[in-house]
Amino acid sequence: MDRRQEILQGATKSFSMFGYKATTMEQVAKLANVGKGTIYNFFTNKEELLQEVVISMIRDMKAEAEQTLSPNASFIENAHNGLMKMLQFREQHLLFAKLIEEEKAIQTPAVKQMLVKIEEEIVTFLADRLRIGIEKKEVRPCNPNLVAYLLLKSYLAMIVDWQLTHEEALHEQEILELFKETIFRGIATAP
Amino acid sequence: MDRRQEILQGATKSFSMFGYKATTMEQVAKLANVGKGTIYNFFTNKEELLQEVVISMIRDMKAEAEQTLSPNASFIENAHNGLMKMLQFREQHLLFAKLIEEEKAIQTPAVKQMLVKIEEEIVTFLADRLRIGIEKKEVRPCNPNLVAYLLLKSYLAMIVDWQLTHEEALHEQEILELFKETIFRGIATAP
DNA sequence: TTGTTGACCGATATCGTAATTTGGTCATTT
DNA sequence: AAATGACCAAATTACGATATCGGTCAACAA
Repeated sequence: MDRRQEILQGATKSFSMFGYKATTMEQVAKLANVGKGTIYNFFTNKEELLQEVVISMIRDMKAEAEQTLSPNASFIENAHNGLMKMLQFREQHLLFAKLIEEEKAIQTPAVKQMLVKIEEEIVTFLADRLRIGIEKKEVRPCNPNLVAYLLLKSYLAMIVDWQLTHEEALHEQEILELFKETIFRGIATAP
Repeated sequence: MDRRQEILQGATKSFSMFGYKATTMEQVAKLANVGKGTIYNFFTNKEELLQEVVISMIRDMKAEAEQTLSPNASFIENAHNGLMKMLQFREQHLLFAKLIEEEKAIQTPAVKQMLVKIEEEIVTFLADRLRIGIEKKEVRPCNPNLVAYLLLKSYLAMIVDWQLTHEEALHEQEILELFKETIFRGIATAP
């Protein structure tokens, strides 16, 4: 069995459940069924371990998103499906959500750095898709980076922030509908 | 002279300068030139005193926003101007800024509650404007509360969050353009 | 009688310190 | 050559003594 992979899985689990600060290296070692020292054969320290976990999560997310995108489908359809996919795998974002929560409560530099990295990666991904859409004349000309940023922040607002001030979370359908009726319609070329 | 008003003014000054937690009732009493006991003849406790101060601030904010609204201007222009005014209030109004700062550093329940209330007020204000727009057929039928929430969060993202990860702030023109090209076009009825 | 006040009280916050935990190392084991 | 857990310094927490603060109320003033 791949020890490095075991450690990454254990770390992901612990970071998702307890956050960065409350995760101890011993905890990770236990979850990965290895000795604590073994972790340091693969990762230089706790901070780098978080980095690797985050990089791995980003890779998964991108693969997942990429899978739902079809070159034939229209931009709106792809946007719809991509968003839907992201919404359906909300629990997978547990790590992301936990890091955001931790960043709000206590400012951990390592965590803040990771959140910035995740944000950059997602914005870049979205901006690339937007550029393709613009080339295909499916999306109106616009500043792809700005719009990508707007999309990400809006998405997070509805998924994360909403729950903080409202009793129950929004349903997938509601969020999807909202985006279709606002941003998606706004940036799509008229049919 | 109106003792209640004196107390409110002293409280506003102290909350603005030191925040909620670091404000002592004795401090307020001194600033208002009354004995500490007198405060409790008008306000049941410190928390309610903050509430009253915030309510008074919200009234000012609404008045200011209302002032920028023109019956002649389009919905989009009014929405943008009104929202901008409210958000600029954050920096202009010392109390507002201080509460946000305090909430970020230490989670004081009373402060969090007040910030939620302010958010609610803004969303309600926007939702009302949206309903009027829908009646006037300037805005497509939609869920006004959801769209209002989306608008507020989006504006906050571009004005506040953007600066945290980017060198320089966005210009007001850029923000206006972005929203015109996205959400506003999405919710506006076709011309 | 009505409104004001500051000394007073219990609860909470602050601070210094002892005790514990944790990230990271490394001699020993496998 | 890789894995491990006892070990250490550094950081965190637990805790108790001390100080501060929100809120009360008997005394006082108008």
